Amino acid sequence: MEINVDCEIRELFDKLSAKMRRDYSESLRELNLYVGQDNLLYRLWLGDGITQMQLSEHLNCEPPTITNMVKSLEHNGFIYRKRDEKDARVMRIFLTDKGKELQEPVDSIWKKHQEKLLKSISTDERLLLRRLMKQMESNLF
Amino acid sequence: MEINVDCEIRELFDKLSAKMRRDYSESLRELNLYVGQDNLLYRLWLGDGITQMQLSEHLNCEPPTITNMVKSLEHNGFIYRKRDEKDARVMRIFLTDKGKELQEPVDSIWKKHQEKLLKSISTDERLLLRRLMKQMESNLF
DNA sequence: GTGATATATTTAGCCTGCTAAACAATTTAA
DNA sequence: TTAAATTGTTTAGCAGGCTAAATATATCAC
Repeated sequence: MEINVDCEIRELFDKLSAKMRRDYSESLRELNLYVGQDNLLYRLWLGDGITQMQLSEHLNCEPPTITNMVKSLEHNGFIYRKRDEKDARVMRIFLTDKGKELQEPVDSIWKKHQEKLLKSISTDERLLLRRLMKQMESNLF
Repeated sequence: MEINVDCEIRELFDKLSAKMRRDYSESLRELNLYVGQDNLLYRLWLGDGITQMQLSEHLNCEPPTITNMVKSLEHNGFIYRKRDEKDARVMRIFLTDKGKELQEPVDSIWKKHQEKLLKSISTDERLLLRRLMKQMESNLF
């Protein structure tokens, strides 16, 4: 019986995360963004001019993924790249005006999505949920 | 303060699901499988000979995604496709012996991953977690 | 039976992701 | 100072995932 509960949890988690991704992705399309790109932009809104290596660490993904994302975002005019003057290996990423303007609408979509997701879940439950997820995360080393 | 908790939950969820996927994916590579393919095979282990349309509904993804996955799995010799005799539009998917043999090792990896993830989380907490995730899922319509 | 509509799959072209390997610039060490 | 090692980025090629449009077959209506 216990095993069944666990199975459902993993299944549920996968199902929920896929659904969340799709749902959020759909909203972002209104801004001509793909899911994940908002994350990269978010880092830049905290302060741009950081390197691709730093982005790769912050977003927790591999350098080639950053290369691709940056290429796409640059192509759509949200960011631009500038070679570092001191170290010619390094690319520094900056926001364009168009990229800066996205901060508010993305934030709004994010909050709306959040509200929708957590509707009718109490503060206590949210805190517990957070604790359990942190536990699970640390379980994966 | 409450808003902060919510933000962390969404962030945590994304982070955890990415980590889970990576972790599980890594284990599956030992079997020469990619994450997601186990899901398709799982459906076939329940009974093969179903159509791509049915797979698409069960896996909750679009038909072109199934086309690609099926192509890759066929190429690696885990499944084969057969055109339906009654309806020439339909492709029916069957397991090869090689595909059937994967059931046990995949199941074992899945269970191991499950245990690792839910370590030190009590039955009560698991039940609550399940309830909350079901709630969140239904919140997304 | 022919024409219009519906259904199942594929293709093309994007996206985030990955790994392995190439490439370029900088540091380190002999 | 020159060779070797390290660091940051890119390329190539693969995966799952998507949408829009093409294709092929079936069915339905006249």
